[in-house]
Amino acid sequence: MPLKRGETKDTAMTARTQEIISRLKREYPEAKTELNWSSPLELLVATILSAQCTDVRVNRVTETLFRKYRSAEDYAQASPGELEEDIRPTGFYRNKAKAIRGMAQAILTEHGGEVPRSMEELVALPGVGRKTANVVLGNAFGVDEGIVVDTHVRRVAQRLGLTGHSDPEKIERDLMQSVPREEWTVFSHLLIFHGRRVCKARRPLCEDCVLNDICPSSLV
DNA sequence: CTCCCGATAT
DNA sequence: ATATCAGGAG
Repeated sequence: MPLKRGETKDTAMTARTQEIISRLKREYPEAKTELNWSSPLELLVATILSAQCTDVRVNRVTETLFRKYRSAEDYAQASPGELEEDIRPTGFYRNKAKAIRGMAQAILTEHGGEVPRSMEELVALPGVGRKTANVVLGNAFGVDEGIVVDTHVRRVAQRLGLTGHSDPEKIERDLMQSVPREEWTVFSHLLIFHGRRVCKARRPLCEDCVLNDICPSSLV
């Protein structure tokens, strides 16, 4: 996409990103989180469980988990071994169980049992980084505080040339500069949907990609 | 940087 | 057999 007269490189970048967003919205009008949840606490737990694990398997585990654990107090008081068994199929189950218990205890002692609504408070919770905090802020609280950079967003953003970095925080800063703030949350969902269905890690389906004519990595 | 870790797709 | 999956902590 050539620069127009008087157009800065920065606004050109935004225009290209807008074209990407426009096409992906047409392709995935239903794009949203595929984790099942019905409260901020449930989304927080599901997102912690989703590390290196498919959403389908997380949902399989939480279907029963959320019936058994209904409050931060339930997780905080859970026996460590029992909670580990309850989440085992999601992998990393010892780390995740410890994170969930520690997170729940911190929510009880420091936030009155309610999931906090700020980035600073969320990332201070055990097992919660920027990615998980952005998921909760964007989806449970409707706040566009940042952009979720997971394995799909990283891969798709790199292939599209939207960032030259591999560090998630640097990628997030690049994306926040070119994506309008009110689109931050939906942008993450669009890249994640596209990453799962077309721009896959192993064998990307470039011939079926609606962005292949504006993608520097296209194989078509 | 390494470690954590089970389940599924290729 | 091996890569990959809504990462985070040490």
